[in-house]
Amino acid sequence: MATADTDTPPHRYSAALAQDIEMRWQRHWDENNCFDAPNPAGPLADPAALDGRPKLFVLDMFPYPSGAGLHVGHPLGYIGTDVFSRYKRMAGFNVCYTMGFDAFGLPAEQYAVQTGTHPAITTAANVANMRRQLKRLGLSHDPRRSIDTTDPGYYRWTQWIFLQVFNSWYDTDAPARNGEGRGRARPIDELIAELESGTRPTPDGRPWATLTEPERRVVVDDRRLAYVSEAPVNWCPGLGTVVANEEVTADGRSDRGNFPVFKRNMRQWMMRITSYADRLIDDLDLLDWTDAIKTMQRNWIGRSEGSRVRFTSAAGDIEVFTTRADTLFGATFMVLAPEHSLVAALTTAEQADAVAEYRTAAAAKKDIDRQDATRTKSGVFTGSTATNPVNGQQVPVWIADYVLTGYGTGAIMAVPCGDQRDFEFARQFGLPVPAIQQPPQSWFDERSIEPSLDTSTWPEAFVGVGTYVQSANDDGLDLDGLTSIEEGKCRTNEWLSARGAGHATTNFKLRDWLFSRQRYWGEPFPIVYDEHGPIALPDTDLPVLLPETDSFSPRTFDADDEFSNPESPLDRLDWWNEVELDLGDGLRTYRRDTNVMPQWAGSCWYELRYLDPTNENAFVDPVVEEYWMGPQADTAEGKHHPGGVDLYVGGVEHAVLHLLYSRFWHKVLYDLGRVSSMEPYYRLYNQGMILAAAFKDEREIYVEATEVDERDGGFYFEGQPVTREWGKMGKSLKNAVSPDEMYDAYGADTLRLYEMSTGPMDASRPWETRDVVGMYRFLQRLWRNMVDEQTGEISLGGPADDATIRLLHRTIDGVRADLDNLRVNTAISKLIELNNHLTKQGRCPADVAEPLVLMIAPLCPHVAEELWAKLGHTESLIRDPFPVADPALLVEHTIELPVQVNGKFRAKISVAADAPDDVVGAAALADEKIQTALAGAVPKKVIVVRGRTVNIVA
RNA sequence: GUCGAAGUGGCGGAAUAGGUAUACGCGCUAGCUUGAGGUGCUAGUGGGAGAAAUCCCGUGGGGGUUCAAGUCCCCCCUUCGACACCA
Repeated sequence: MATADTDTPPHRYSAALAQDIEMRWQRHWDENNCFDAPNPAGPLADPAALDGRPKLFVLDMFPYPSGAGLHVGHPLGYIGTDVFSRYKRMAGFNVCYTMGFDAFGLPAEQYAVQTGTHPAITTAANVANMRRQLKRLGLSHDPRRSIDTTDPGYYRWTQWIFLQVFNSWYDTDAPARNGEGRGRARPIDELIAELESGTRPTPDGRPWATLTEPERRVVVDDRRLAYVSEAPVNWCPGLGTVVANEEVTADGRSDRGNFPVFKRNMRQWMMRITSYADRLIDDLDLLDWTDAIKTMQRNWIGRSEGSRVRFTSAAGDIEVFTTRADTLFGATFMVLAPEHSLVAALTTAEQADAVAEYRTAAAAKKDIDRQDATRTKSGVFTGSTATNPVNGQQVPVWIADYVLTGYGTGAIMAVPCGDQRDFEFARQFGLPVPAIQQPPQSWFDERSIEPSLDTSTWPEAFVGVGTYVQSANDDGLDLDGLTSIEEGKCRTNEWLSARGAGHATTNFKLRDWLFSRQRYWGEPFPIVYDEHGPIALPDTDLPVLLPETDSFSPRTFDADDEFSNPESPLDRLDWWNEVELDLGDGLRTYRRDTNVMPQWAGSCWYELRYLDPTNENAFVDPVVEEYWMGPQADTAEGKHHPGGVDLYVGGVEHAVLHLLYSRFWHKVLYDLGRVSSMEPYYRLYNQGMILAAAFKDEREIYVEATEVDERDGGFYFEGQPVTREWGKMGKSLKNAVSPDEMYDAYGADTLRLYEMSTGPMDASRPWETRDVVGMYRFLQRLWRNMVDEQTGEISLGGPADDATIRLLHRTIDGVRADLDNLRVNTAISKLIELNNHLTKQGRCPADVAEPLVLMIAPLCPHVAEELWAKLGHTESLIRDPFPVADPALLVEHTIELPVQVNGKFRAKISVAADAPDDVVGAAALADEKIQTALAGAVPKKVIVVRGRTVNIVA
């Protein structure tokens, strides 16, 4: 630890000096509003300051203001965006860069339940503490733009956007707003107008005029993008609330709290995100995101192209979804999910007991058990058959729990010869397995069996591409002899459509978004109910303030009490939820909606509010939105730029939830003409995580990581051996390191450099406190090269020699390229190399000092400002131009070339940079070491790679 | 199981377009400074052989392409992440 004592020079760059410098410059930036970014219009407008500068919108995923405050793992991304923002500001950009807080959510509410402290009070205190910690890092945020999702001035617009969604419907036939393709959200009034005029029929065909008012309400409400629905939801008694599919873990428990979750039918708010499924997938192509994240979103939405096929039965038509309609001739049985609505009607008397028993058993199973693919197939015959449309065969109908209600139609046709699960099922229950494709010879060879269409000899289903056999009927469908699956599907679909037995379709895994929560600390819905259903409150009634109470928790139940019913904290507030309003037909009593919105709501649009945070007339001024987020020039590949934030940095953990919901809201706003951008986040960058060592004792309990000693390759806590693992920093692993400790020991500039230097931004890396000193030493050497440690005065050397100037320009060139591509770690190593070169010379040459300080500035802004001032400048350097390399100084006259003999490095030669290949080759051959290495052998070939190497083949 | 990302010194990591593997930092070793420790500074530091010059081996493993492979191709192993009976 660096403590100044008697023999330390008075003006050494010590932790104390660093802190002094940092506090002074942070105050200076604050008092002079240095990071205010002007808008083109509205309260933050300063059109003159825009001055033709290109815009850049840099965004961090905003944090939840946790009571524990920041640890050093949090700011990795923030430091990265700050370095980038500062660099771009110096490169002439108008940079919008700020920070807000996603402050609704469970922890503050649970804390309130325990202590009685109102969540608003806890939240305000936590936000203040996090603001202090972030400011101490020297982040160049525009403080005017900061928002907090719990501020009524903010959530008023969250409620307003909800009403936009509520008051919209999705018209699949309307031309897209950008003119490409069809489908867009339209105002609900336009739907009502079409129904009234009769241009659009009512669902059951009765004229609109003959419908009663309640009937009309139902027709319209059924089309809204936000709707109340009796739908299967995830009920979590332990939390006392429902949760979204996305918040349920793979083993059927709640993401928060880890309580069991049950599928139940309940009336809840839903958002029709499925209407946007195609666009949410297709528009990923327009975005500059990593393929990993795009793949995760695609998989989540889960689009699959296939067909719906109707099998007729005595109990009614059974519709199945299949991606392989071409295999219909091999479909020898059907399997329905145990919950399928036709099961009761299909079940015969003899099978009734078995079916009932199976259904009960399936219902009792947790999702986790039903999803175990390795267990043997189970199932029960219903006793009925259905008719295969292509060949009229009667196929038995079974139920089995491997067929899921929530996917497709909850029923499948089973093609045992071509699907491994169906194959196993058929084998187990002795069902026929006719072959419909001739597998190639190699398939049989690999399994060491004789080629045969007798599937009883097959060890498994054939899933490859083969020639169709036994796939024809006498009604015009004949696939025999075909080898193309595409062609097979296509012909089958045509045949099915022509006979009304099926059609091509697209199926999605994505479900509509469950949008209500039975909790307190969230945005209330701007909705009241009359006896017929929900009614939107007018804009003038916004915000609907969260009512005061001292009872914050929903009623929770025994975690396993599946049949309990939700009761939100707002339900109990009769004074609040009974309300007298005049909504157009006189003063009447209504009931308020007592749900609150999920935490995702506030984060679905915060980037837009950053742009125009004080606007009281709109969520964002369209002129301001278009300036910062509007589409830019087409990309190099000729793709249209969809608009959006220029750089969005955050962790992968939001790859599906936040990013999907946010894109959905943004697209609705786009369709309604409220924003000019089609997508919220044009470029997404996922930063890695900082991991820290955590230690467990023999009882598997975590011990305080700072108290663990390492010796002889082992780890010990209070003398007892402990085991090490790497994990996310935090309270639970007892391994958090606070940035405040680092400020005290080294200062913020050292912490910033350390976090940036340990690896590329997108990589996770372990935190090592003992490594931090390396960057501290670098700053000390940098300081000493320019400042006299005894007097504190600037002290530079004479003009730089040629080699130093050339190194400087190479450094400028490299640092620019690195920072442009967020390769901050290698930018730092180049700056250290330059500084190490200067250290060998004793002093920093006078003509190197300024460019060096400017290059350091985005990384460690405080020490850079201090040195800049010492160099005689009276203004802050935050808008001084970043140095530009002189191309002439990047070209070397003489270069050193490695020479290889048979691919092995043997010698270095020095040649003129522009020497022709034959001269370089001759010089290589003439080298003494090369002659030795050749040992008299005659070179067969001399390969000269310009400016790179010479290889002699002997 | 499927999909995705990644395996380079004791550690974190460098290596534009296939062209000197290990930049930069930590740690370690030696020396200077100091009463001592720390800080600071200087030099060295992939492994093996050798007094040295130098030589051999080295980017998870095995093959291949090439004058030349950490980088490209094929197979395998390991780690991490996501999804998971998706019809």
